Amino acid sequence: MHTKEKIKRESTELFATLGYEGTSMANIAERVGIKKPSLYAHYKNKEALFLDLVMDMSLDYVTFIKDSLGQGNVSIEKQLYQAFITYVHDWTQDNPANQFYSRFLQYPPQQLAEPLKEMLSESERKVRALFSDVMKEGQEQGALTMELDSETMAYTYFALIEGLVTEVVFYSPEEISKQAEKSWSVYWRGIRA
Amino acid sequence: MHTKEKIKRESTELFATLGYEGTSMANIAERVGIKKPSLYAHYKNKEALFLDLVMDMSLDYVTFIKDSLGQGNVSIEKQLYQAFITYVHDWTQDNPANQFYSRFLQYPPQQLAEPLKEMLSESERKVRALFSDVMKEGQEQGALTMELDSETMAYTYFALIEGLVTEVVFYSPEEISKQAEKSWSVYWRGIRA
DNA sequence: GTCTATAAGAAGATAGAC
DNA sequence: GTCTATCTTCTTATAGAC
Repeated sequence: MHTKEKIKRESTELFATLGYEGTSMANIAERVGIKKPSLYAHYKNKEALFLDLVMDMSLDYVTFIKDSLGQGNVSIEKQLYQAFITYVHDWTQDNPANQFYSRFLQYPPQQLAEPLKEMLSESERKVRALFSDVMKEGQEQGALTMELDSETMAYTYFALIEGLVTEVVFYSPEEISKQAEKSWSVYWRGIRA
Repeated sequence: MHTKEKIKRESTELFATLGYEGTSMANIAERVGIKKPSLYAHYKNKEALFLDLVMDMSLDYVTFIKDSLGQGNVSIEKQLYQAFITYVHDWTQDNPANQFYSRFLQYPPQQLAEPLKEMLSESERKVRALFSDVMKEGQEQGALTMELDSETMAYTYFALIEGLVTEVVFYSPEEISKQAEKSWSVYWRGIRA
C-alpha cells in the first residue's frame, strides 16, 4: 500500500497549489509515477481521493494545535505566545498539508462544500474550545483582564493568527514571523490584566 | 457596450464562487444570455476577461478604503473604529466584487499569479501606507502608545481584519460583525496610549 | 495493481455566415 | 456583435488484458 501513500502525498501538494479543478488525475498520476487508470484501483474517483485527504487534514489539525499549546506548567503568557508563534510559523512555511487545509476550508469545490464543511467545522470547534479554556484559566489566575470575556479573547486570538498567515501573499514567512512577534505584543497588551 | 458590462458583472460572480478553473466560458455566456462564441467579440480569451476584472477590483479597493476611513475631523479612535467595522461588514456581505478580490489575492490561477500579484500589491501598499500615517498621527496626538511603532499597529490592524473576515467560513456576517466589535476592544486596548 | 486502449463529454477557441 | 458549426485538446472514467 505504499502507492496509496504516495498518491496522497503528491495529490495533497497538487491540490494545495493548483486547486481542485486545476489538478487533473493525469497530473497526479504523473507525479506518482503510474498511469492515470491505476489511480482508480486506489480510489473510486477524484472526489473520493479528495475527501480522503480532507479527513486526514482535520485529524492532523487538532493534533498539531494540541502539540503547539504544549504543557500547562508554564505561564499563560508563555503558553499563548508559544502557540501563537508556532502556529504562524508552521502555517506560513511551505507545508502542503497546511496549505491544503487553509485553501479548501475557505474555498471548497462547490459540489463538495457540504461534506467538507461538516468535517472541518468540528475540528475548529474543538480547537477553539481548547483555547477558550486557556483564557478562562488565565483570568482565574489573574493574568488576563476581566473586562473581556474568554471567548472574545480566544476568537480574536484566532482571527489575528489567521490574518497574519494570510499575509504570505505579500511577505515572506520570515517577515511574517518577525511581524507576528510585534502583533503579539499588541494582542498581549489588549488582553493582559 | 451594455453586453460587456453584463459579462463583467456575471463573470465576477461566477469566478468568485466557482474559482477560475471552475468557471467555464459556456457558463458565463449562459448567465449573460448570449452564446459562447459571442464572448470572444468582447475579450480575446478567458485570461483577458479575468485580468480585466482584476484591474477593476484593484482600483475599486483603494477607493473603498479611502471612503471607509472618512474625514479626519473625528478622533483617531473613532476613525479607526469606523473603518474597522465598515471593512469587516462590507467584506463579509455577499458582495461578489469583494469575494473575487479576496479569493484571487490569496489563490490566483497559477499561470496568472505574476501579473495579478503585481496589480494587487500596489493597491495594498497604498492602503497600508494610508493607515500607517493615521497611526503616526495618533501617536503625535498622544492617543496611541509610543511603545509600538506605527507600522506594527497598521499591520496588526489589517491582519486582524483579514482574520475576522476569514471567519465567514464558520459564522454568519451578523455574528462576525458582533465579534468585530469585541475584537476591536482587544485591539484598541493594545494600541491606545 | 498496473497497464493499453478507448469511450464520452466538456473545455477553450476559431471560421465564416448574417 | 451575434450566431451555427466545428476543431482540438483535455477531462474523468471504464473495459479488459496481464
